[in-house]
Amino acid sequence: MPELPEVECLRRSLARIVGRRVVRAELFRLDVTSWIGDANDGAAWTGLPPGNEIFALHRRGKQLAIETRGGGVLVIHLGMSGQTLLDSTRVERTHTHACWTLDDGSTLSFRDPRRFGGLWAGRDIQAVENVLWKGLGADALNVTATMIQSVTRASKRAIKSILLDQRVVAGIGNIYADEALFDAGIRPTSRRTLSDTLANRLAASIRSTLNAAITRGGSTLRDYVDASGSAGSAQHLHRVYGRGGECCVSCGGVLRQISFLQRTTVFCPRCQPA
DNA sequence: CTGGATGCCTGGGAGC
DNA sequence: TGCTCCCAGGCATCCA
Repeated sequence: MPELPEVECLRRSLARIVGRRVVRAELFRLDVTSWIGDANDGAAWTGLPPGNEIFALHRRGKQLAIETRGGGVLVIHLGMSGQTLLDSTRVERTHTHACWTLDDGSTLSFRDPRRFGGLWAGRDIQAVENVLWKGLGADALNVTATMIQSVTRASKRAIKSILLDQRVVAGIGNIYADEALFDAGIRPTSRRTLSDTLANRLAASIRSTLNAAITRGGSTLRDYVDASGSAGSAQHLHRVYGRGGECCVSCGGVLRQISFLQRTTVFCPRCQPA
């Protein structure tokens, strides 16, 4: 569920760890951890090597990278239910898979009940970009009409399938795909090549939908909270997601909910013509 | 090249 | 109240 806006809000809420030195790394579940490329030098997996100073927070699509000075980058993917918490006051220790203590006494922890997410350790940010993020498309905040239009021209894939493909554009999941397509007036199942007008409209819809969600702190449907444990309120902006059978905010017609691409898809039959 | 089906995983909600 | 069932979906993988 955490998509680009939620991960971006998480990134921003972690700003105060920049400049902090890692004191201790504790791992409770090794099976959520991986190495990037040849990063495994035989030492134990720590994600953030103790002794290193955190100096940058990067995001690409739905993935967050915490870079330390002198090498050692931790990449976090929240999957469906992941949380990255700073100084969590909640006693909730269940499903916490890793924890790092910083030199100001604060703790950074990663929880993920469903374990669809994970942690990756890389040598440096170049390794992350060249290996882990190599296949990812442009970040969805920077999507252009051309990027989408060229794919619709080259294939007959449904537009929603294209938007969900992280290799084309990184950061869009089921919620914002439906929201952006509604905003652009395009049916999710459409397989037509997008005209210049529609491609421009869709690119603008994606950017504005994501930015609006970021402004509201992301969408919290159940699990998402930022590093301080605060929920977002962007779910109140949703116009189609989770509203199947309800009235279209634009035309008043009934929103249709279908199963498409093994996902729940909601659209307005009138505002998003086939 | 496609999409469909499946599995991973847990918590929450519905239904009985 | 408590049980079972189903569903949510990001992503990898195999299959048609």
